[in-house]
Amino acid sequence: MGTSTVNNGEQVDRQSRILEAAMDLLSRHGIAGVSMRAVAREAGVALGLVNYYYDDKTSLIRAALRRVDEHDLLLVAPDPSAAPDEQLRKALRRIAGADLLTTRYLSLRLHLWALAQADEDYAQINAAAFDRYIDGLASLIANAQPGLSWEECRARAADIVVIQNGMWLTSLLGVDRESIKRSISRTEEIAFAPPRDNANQDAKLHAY
Amino acid sequence: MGTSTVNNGEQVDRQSRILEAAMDLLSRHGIAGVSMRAVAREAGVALGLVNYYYDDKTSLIRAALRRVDEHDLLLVAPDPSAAPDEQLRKALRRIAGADLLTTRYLSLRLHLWALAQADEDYAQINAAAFDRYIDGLASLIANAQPGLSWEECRARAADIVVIQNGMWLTSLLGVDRESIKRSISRTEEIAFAPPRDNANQDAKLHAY
DNA sequence: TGTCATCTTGAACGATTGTTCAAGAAAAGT
DNA sequence: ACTTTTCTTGAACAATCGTTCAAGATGACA
Repeated sequence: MGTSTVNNGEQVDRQSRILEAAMDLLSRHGIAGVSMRAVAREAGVALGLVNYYYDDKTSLIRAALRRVDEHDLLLVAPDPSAAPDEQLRKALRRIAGADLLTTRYLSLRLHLWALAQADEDYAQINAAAFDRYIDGLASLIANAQPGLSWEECRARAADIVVIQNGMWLTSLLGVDRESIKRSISRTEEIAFAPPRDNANQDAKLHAY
Repeated sequence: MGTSTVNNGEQVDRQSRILEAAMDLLSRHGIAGVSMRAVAREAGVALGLVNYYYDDKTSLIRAALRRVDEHDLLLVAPDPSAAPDEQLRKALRRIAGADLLTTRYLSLRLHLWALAQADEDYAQINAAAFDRYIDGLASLIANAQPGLSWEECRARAADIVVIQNGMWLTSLLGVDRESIKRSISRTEEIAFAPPRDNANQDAKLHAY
């Protein structure tokens, strides 16, 4: 593994290997660990090549951010092969899937959020993806529960996202898996709750 | 504001002004914006003084981390002047307080989490504080609901923390305040729920 | 083969980083 | 008054950073 251009099947496409390396470093060591040289070393390419495919360091990070956002959107993508309520249930349970709850992914998400908080440019990309995610989730709810208004679907999606973000974040801190499972069913309760009386709109529920 | 040693009332204690400056920069520009020179400039002191009070950059960040953790613990501190269930309710509602939901605090928390994820040293401090927070919350629950076992209190505290972390995180992304209010009452429902039948221990609740 | 566009390399640049340190100012102790 | 400790400064150091660029390698097409 050194100078050859086509070694195994995945040796090609250095550009995506560079992006992968950047995401790897970001998830493991934070933004401080993502230097152009470290990315090049991790990807097994020369320093100049990183700047060849990505003009800036910021555009490299931007690409990583877009990649993760794209991945997140797939979680709430419609799946025509399943019934509406099954689509919704699957989407909600995917959050606790083994591929999602890996430290690599969660840590990557956390660092990207932190970057978005510090940089206006990243923040806009992030906010747009966040909106689309809520929209996707609200659509799944609308399909599964035709009796709900669109605003009610958006509101439920927002509530669910709060819990999902909490699960993602808290998983990194090492909360036990039982709590995650209970949180998952809590999102299902929100999603599948019957339409409520509109007169009693404030959030207080009196009985449990 | 220049060479004087005692200007206004808060001119003294340069050490804590340095720490404050570091936390300010961290919350606004992330870890990349926290250089020793930037901290010195923000605090209005010379560069060398930062290294005089804090040996390392890491020990400066560590001090900031401990400070925030300390602040978080106060949120679940017992308050002898109120009834147990009122203590619990107040603690749960404090999360949505105006001082907590500021961008400055939330962003600071987020960046510290990200740092803890990248650095083993910070991670331990963070994990310990997280444990103490859950313990404090579980104690409030135990006092308000004497019929619950300690494990049940810990479990409920863990579930509540998931939602609270979700609120903190999602607030930064700009979720609407109505969703926050609903999430708050969701934490209250968890905390004040009557003891459940122990035989049915898995998380599925059949009716809403 | 020769020509061209694309890909890849690593040296080099200036800027910024964390840290050290000699020197001095301020305060406290005698 | 003098001595000693504590606080404060900014210059200096080596290291690393992001970026640029001339040069070469590779592949496509004639």
